[in-house]
Amino acid sequence: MLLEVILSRPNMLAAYDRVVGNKGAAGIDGVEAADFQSQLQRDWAQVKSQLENGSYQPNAVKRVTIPKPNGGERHLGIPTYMDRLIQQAISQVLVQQYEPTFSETSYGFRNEKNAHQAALKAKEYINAGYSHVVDLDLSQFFDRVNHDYLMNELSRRITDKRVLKLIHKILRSEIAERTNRIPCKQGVPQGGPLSPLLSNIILDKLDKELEKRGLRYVRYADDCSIYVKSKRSGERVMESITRYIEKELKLVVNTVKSSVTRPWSMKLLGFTFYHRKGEKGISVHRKSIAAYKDKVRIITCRSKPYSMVLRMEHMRQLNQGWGNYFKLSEAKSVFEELDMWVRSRLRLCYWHQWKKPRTRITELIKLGVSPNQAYQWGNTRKGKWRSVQSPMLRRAMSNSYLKKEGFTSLTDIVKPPKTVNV
DNA sequence: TAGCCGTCGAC
RNA sequence: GUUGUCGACGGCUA
Repeated sequence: MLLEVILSRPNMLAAYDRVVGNKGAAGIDGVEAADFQSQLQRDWAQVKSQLENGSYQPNAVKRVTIPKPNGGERHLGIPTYMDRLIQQAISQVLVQQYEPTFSETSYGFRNEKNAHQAALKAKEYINAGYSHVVDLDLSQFFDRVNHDYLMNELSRRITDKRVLKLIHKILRSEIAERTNRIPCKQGVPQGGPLSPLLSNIILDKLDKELEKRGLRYVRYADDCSIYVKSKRSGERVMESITRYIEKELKLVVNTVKSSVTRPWSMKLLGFTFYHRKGEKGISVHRKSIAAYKDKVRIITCRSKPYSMVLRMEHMRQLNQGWGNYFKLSEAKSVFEELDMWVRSRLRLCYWHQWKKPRTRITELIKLGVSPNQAYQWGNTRKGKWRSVQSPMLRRAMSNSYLKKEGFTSLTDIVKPPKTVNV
């Protein structure tokens, strides 16, 4: 019954569009987005019948290790395109069933909810006098999910045994490292389309427990903070909730990174809170500001052969992403100071290049700008950066020019660009 | 209003 | 060697 809904044509088509549209890397079988359609045409009839009679076995997931910003490592499990399609199809159906029953103050991976709202909710609690925070950190949450617990939880709401068995097989699918294959005893694959939903299904139990105890909290994926009125009650809550998580949910609380603190010394989704001279408000955490500054430094690095046009395009990209982020900040002085800093760096950059306008003009012409306009843009001394935002120029830049320079997006220049070691 | 594409952020 | 979900913004087309 439920399986038929999952395998219905409109659902599968929607899942296909999503999976291909993501243009993600290939799984263990090496099938890319471009090859996937032909693979599907060849194998889908067989895979579908295997799914229907319960004999389908998911492929192993590809293990990729990426560094975390704070120094640690993060393991990704990349399923094949076929498995991503199946997981996406399951996810689309299960979301409809589960989403309405999730808690109001859970914000991660939820439709029509974002980090913005979570931070505002936290602020609301703090202004209501709940000015001590229990900051819970679950260590390697995705990797430590207990399969038995999760399956048991799923079987309460999903009656179709075939779907349950399929999900169980997806959870247990092997992890392929360079040479060997390891069976998966616990955890959900970080990188599977179904994983975010599964994480919310597990931690929804935590939400319901916190609500039962009448506590104020905000949760974003595995990042959970509880708001209380005193340090004493905070420590009591920390104690009992840690016990609950470890005994009932079979997860591990990172006791080193979890703590009972004040709002102004915590980092919540890139934000923080301040309380100075009776003024309470929300601000951007210094680590986020530092990250922003690092990116600006790279964009405005004068020693790099990096054209002013491209610098401005990257600044625009960066700001459109961070604009919203900073918009919530009520600490105006911090924002203005940062703005001044960026402007001064850009001005320095521009002056450096301004010495040779001719090269700038030819550069613009090479990008496909008409000579008239290139002369106009290239010769202006200041204040003309905004005029570079024409559709034609942007198209020229995002395709040929950026590829020729060796980077395709901002994230590529932040990371060291293509080191070839032999 | 719908669709397509691109970029950024949180986890 | 970089996946996934969600959100936001920008562009284009009818």
